[in-house]
Amino acid sequence: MEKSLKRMTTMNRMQVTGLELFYKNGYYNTSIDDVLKELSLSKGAFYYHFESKEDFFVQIIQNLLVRKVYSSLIEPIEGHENTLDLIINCFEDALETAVHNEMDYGFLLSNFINEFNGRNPEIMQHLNEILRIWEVTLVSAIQRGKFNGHIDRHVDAEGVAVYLMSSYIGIRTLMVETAPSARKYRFMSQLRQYFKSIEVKQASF
Amino acid sequence: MEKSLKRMTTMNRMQVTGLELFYKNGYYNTSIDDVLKELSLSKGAFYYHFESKEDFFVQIIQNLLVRKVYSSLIEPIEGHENTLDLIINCFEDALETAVHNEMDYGFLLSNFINEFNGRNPEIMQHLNEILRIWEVTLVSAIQRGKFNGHIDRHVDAEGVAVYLMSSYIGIRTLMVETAPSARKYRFMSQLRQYFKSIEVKQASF
DNA sequence: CTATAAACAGACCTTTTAGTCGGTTAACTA
DNA sequence: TAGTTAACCGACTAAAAGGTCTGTTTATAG
Repeated sequence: MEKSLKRMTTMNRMQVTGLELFYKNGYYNTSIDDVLKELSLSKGAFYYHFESKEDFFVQIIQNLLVRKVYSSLIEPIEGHENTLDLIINCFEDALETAVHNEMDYGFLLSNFINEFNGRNPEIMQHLNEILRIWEVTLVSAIQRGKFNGHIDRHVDAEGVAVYLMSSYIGIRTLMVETAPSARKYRFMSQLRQYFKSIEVKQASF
Repeated sequence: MEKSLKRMTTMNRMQVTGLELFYKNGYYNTSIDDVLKELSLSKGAFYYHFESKEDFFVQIIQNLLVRKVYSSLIEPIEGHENTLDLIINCFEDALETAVHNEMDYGFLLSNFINEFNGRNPEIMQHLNEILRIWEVTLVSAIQRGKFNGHIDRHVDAEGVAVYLMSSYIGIRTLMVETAPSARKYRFMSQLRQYFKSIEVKQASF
């Protein structure tokens, strides 16, 4: 298993470049040769390591995309502090990264979902699986917040999760090309406003 | 101008079919031949009426896409009743249409934005223009609501608009393939919750 | 009925693409 | 050092794509 270190290195280089280009130009609009050209590699090298373009992409999803989503959207909200603060900070950080990214083409995951939706069920399964994990993470975070007394007990955790995911997916699309920083700021303000309406009211002392 | 009735008929047929297929399969993944095959027409017919594939798509945007967005998202909120009700009903109707659409591939406009983003500035300009009109419409609707006493005067109209657009774009992506009806219901509930937090508080009588 | 132009057919060209395959180089093992 | 296999090269194929061009049909006007 350790014998194929060079193999793993090359495969990883290809996948990293592949993700970059697929993100930038789209899957169907990026050729294998585009990826290989970038790395000064040949067709032979590619098909030695991967079965097909689709297999290549599936491996990119499993190795790179999943991890990106995890580190930016899943893990940051798994703590045990105030749930709403965790989510706010998580979104804030993720959006700030997008603002400072010179080459921002929107939310990786939703971009690919849009591209493969209704066209490639195999790949859609993988992408939906990631969405599902995100949703579950959010739902359980909300429920923790309810138990911890930070969130009103009457709120529908599933509903909040769907609403949060929606707004995040959308703002990432809106932040491309048009005033990302300003839109991020406005978005975050309204998110806070929304959170006020679901947090527990400590009105009477 | 009236002399080319047949011309306009054929061009329209092509555009309608073109939009269907571009929506279904994506622009780069749909060939001119796909469109022509559907209509039993030939290459000659196509290039007699349109200069190029890109020109074809631009005309589709201007003739069909703009109107769809107008009729579903712009005009319904241009009335003078309670703004928040108008928006709720507008979103409700638009999402309900999506639920009942057998072939739903997400929000037309945002799908295309995702596809052309960073790849075709010319087309992106047209798409962003539509987004801008939507945003302006929402902003002025919010402001009407503030004047009419339905919405709290302190809310940031621009912020609300961005937040609404975000959530709508996102929910349309989420409603594809996974429990559209349930997600729509949850989304609308949370939207109402959010609206409660920005409508004017008539607490003291 | 005829001349003329609009509307369309379809073979063809060029480029691009995913994928194949026989051969070459590099690395490791005995 | 010889042999073996992993890693890679690059010419090739077949299909698909956007676009061109010549020719034919259909409608309209005089």
